[in-house]
Amino acid sequence: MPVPFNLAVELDSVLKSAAAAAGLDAAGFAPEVRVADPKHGDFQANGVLSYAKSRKENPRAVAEKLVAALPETVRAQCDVAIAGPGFINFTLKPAALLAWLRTFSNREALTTGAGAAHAGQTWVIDYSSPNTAKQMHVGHLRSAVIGEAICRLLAFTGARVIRDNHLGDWGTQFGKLIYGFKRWADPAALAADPIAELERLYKLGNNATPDGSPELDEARRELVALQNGDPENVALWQKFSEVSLAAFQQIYDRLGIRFDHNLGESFYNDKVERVYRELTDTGLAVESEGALVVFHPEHPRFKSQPFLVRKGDGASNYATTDLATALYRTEHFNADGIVVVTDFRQSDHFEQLILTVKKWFAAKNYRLPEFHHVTFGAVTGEDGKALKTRSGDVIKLKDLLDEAEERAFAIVTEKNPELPENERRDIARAVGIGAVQYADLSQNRSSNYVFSWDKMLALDGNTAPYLLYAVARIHSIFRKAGVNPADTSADAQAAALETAAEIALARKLVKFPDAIRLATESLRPHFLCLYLFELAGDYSSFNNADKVLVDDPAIRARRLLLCARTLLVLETGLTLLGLRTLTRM
RNA sequence: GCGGUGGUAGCUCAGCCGGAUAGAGCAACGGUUUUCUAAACCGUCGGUCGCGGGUUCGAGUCCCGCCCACCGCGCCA
Repeated sequence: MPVPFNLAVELDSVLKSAAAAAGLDAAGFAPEVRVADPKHGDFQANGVLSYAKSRKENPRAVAEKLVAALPETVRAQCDVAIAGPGFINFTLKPAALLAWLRTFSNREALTTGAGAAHAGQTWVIDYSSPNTAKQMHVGHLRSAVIGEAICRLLAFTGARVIRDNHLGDWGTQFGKLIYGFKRWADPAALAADPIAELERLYKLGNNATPDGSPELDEARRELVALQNGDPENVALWQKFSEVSLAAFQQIYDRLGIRFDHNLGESFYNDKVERVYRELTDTGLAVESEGALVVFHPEHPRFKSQPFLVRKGDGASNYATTDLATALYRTEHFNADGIVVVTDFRQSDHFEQLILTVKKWFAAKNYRLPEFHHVTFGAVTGEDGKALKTRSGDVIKLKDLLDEAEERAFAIVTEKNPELPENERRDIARAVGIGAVQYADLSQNRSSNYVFSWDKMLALDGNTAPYLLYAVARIHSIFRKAGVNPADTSADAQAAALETAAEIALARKLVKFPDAIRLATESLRPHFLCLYLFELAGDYSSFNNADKVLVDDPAIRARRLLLCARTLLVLETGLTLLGLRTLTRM
């Protein structure tokens, strides 16, 4: 019998069969297998409690019947015990742990095992999505980091992932920018740092066009000219987009991000008429105070708080383009799932959007993809307020990443002064950027998080340096042994796991699939972070308790096997989070 | 006013459909290295899970009320 990837899922289905064999009402029985507290076992089934309760039976008696009906193959692999009011605990035997570790021996095997979850599905992920002609700042960090991790998790679990950067590249601000550009553009500054110059020109344009002024009318005429296809303004707008994307890509390169599409708001310009028409035809949208709006009468708030899909002046807004975008992703990409990653302040908007899409698609008989708004809290300084520079300015993302690398470089230089500078620079890039990414990902994304250089760069605790250090130490052992960690040819010599630290590590390793499942189902990468942190802790304990490179070939082989799999899982997991791992630090 | 998110150890946070004696890290205190990276490991101390009710075999988790913080709520995105 092949070794299953996710043992919890396997036990769940085994218990369902056992329920039928034991004469239980199998259709009404959910085993509820989950990862157990290690002191009780590896996995625990709690389902008999609610089953027995609803049928007024004795839960322990039900559990005993169920356990008696378990196939011999399960008993061969696990110790099974009934505990407390009727929990069923499964503790894997060392031989079963070893069998799993031998089976899932490389990235391909893990990918194949995990790939069943979203096999054959297409998911469109909308993240980062900055405004063109503006620099990315600290507020753009979380969407990019969380979005990329979600992309990688979905791809790992079998989905075809389409990364779409939904740029803010349209709207009234371009009239003011063109107005400023035509008057004050500095060619030298434009060549040196185009985005900074565009930002300066926008500010000049904005300041020069106060409400009610003839200058504002002029800026509006520039916008109308752009929208009507005036060649000069269109060329300028295209230039703004090009230099913006080039600048964004410099940030994305450092974060390991590469988009498949940059379909910004402008792309949907010619697609909004259909939205108006279909929402009106289906009766979903109505005129209100001169605008076209959608109410949701069944909703406590949106029955009176409108979703405004066309402004009173006839222009579209972001609700319109977001509706057009949802349709395009469904029809053109054939999406099974759509994920939009933005901060929590847009929750109302996306709740209204999703409600509207559901009704609209149902009325038109369009296939409805899963639609998730992945929200995240604010990044704050240690005072709990929005993160700013000392002078109170917005922190540019480029400066933040630079500082991360500089701080990491100082630490590497202090710890390992003998390494050549270019290697210390390379380590500092991986550790510094990784620290920023990991700090963002390791916390439940719903809450705000406090940005602290000292905490994210610490070598203790749930941090990127701690995990990267564990990886580097394992590589160090293989260097000393003169063995390639990917080489599995000596695995057969591995004796059964024996010491407490070996077994604890192996028991943690086999739970990787559950961490992937949790993180992916909930679109919350922190579940994977927590798992990797615990795994690194178990590895460090093992590393401290048991010497790997001992003379006894059987012991050496099994410990090298454990090291190799720990390395595999840590590197796979960190890669899924978007981090780059190191062989030395 | 309506709604969203949060409130768990001194600090920063986990706690997956309700499950066993609520867990980590930091800080504090005490240990461990002739050793594969001590950037490590082990231990001790630390809790009225915001407050009050309720549901039940069982509540940090679900329901009701209240308090506090942040955020959103008609033509910005």
